[in-house]
Amino acid sequence: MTGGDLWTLYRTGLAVLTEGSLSGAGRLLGLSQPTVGRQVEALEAQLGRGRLFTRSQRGLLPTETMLAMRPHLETMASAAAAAARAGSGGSEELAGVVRITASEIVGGEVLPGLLASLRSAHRGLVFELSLSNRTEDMLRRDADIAVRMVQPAQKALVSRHIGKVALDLYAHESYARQYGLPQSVADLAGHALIGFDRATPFLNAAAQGLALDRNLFALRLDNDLAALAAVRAGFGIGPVQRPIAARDPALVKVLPGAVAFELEFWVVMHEDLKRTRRMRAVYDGLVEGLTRHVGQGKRG
Amino acid sequence: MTGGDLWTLYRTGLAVLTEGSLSGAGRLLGLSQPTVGRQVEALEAQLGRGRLFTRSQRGLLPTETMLAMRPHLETMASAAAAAARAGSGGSEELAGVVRITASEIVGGEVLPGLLASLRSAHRGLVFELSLSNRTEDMLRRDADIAVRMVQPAQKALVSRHIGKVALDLYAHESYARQYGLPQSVADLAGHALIGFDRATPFLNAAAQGLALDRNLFALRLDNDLAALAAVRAGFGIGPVQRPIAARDPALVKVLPGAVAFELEFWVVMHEDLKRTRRMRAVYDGLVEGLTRHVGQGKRG
DNA sequence: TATCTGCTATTCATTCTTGAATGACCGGCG
DNA sequence: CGCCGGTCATTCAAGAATGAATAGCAGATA
Repeated sequence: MTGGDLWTLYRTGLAVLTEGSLSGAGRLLGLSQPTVGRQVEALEAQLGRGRLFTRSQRGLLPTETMLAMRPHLETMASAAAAAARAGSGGSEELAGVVRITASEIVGGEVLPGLLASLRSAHRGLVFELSLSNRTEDMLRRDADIAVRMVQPAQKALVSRHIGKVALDLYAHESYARQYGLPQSVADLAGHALIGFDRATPFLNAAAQGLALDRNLFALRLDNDLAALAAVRAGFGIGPVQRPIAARDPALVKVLPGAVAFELEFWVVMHEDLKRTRRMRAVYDGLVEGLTRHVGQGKRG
Repeated sequence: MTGGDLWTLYRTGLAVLTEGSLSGAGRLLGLSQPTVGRQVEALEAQLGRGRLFTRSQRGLLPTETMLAMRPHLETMASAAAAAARAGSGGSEELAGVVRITASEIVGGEVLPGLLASLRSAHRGLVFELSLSNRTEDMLRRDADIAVRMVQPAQKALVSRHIGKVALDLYAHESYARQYGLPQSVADLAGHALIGFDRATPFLNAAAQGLALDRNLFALRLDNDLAALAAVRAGFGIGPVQRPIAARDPALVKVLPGAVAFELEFWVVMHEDLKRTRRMRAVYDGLVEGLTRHVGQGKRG
């Protein structure tokens, strides 16, 4: 009978829940299948509410009780990962892992340069990037620092408003040569528009300034970086952040001034991390670098 | 060398941090002191950043790195406790532990009656009460349900606005007989006022309606229930929530209408718990009972 | 100064957990 | 139909973590 160490049992319970089988959880945790099985039994015994999983030959299906525990166990896992990052580097030295979440565009186009210079200044820094357009839960510590498009509501977070970045429609000059450029918003209907498959901050912002029908787009992507690549490749016309477009002289602005939407930029960090030197350094570096980046859009 | 189960090591690390010694942590966890010592060593080895504690003959002092990990480990602990509560009762049955946080006054004067009727309806319910005036962190799952005086800002929480409760000054009739009652706000200076030692929601609210000097009070308490008891015992004049005063005919209102401040009532629960039946039942029960309670103040 | 209490570090026998191997079961596929 | 890949359950030997006991140290107390 496995003893009273509930935290271990929670960890394997969560692994079984996410993997769906004892064997899978074992592979994930580096344990054997019998061990995982015993620990699940032990967890069930500890809680005393009967089975947490319904066993089948094709895996384990969670019971209602287990599902009720799930969010808490996920919180534990996030906190454990955060603790590992916090402990991986001394808080004195400027070394260790920093996990950053940002949108795909920012992570692919803006951050690499910034992080490179941060790392050249502080060799011990190691970065993890989590790129997605949904805003991850900073309070659950899925990331240490976030670059956001919306102001954070929670007050356990320290945040810095960087500024606004304008989005304009751009096309590659090769496209412009071949097809010409629209002269009015109505002209857009005859062109190859590149848009987004599902709701994104871009689309939300765009919908305010312009009545954009999803069916208008000749290419719909759920990947912002690929969409940007499509614009650069001359496929068609799509929205690009002005500072990013400014770096590529082959990109020409389409209908300048006719469509204008803006994105806010925020850098967000959990209050607890303020005193950890490397977190602070990265935070400050991001604030400075993004401020510079946003500024480049002004004259672009 | 203790193996790779980090979660266990985190748990004992946190215990050592809070207890300040290996022996103390051992007592807390039900482990022996050598075991705790070995696990701390193992944790230090895993993180690879040198010692997490500076050993001394009088205990272990956390190092900066350990302090950086602390908030994450506490989050883990809170989540573990929440998971235990979630798993302690099936989510189907109306049984299991529900942890509620509220102010001292609400917990001492209002909740007992409400919880009693809830429990008579559902025998399997077990309640934990955490009474304090600081608002605990619901996002860290220190409690399942909170009765609050302020609107929650986080959107991961479901909340229900109950209404306002008026605070008035009251005195026991025995006090009134002996000393008489003030006829004006200026008269208050000559009376025995019961107030609060440190800033509380009451004092904050009071400070807005009336210029109250802390030095005016003849009895300062950091315990709201004791303050209420002092009013009931005839020590002097103090603020009492109207619905609570209404239940005791021996309490007489002082300077009716002259001083009037109000408290908001909110019931708050984490989004994740919405579908757990017993949480939902307690939440609904609290909403209903508190609404009734607040209503009693209206005609009081 | 001597004593007492609390702490950490170390040792060693014990206990407990673990993993490899095996058997059994189910579903998909040739 | 029979085989294969996947799963869980069970057994048993090996290994690892554990606890009791001991020694040593520092500070408080008389």
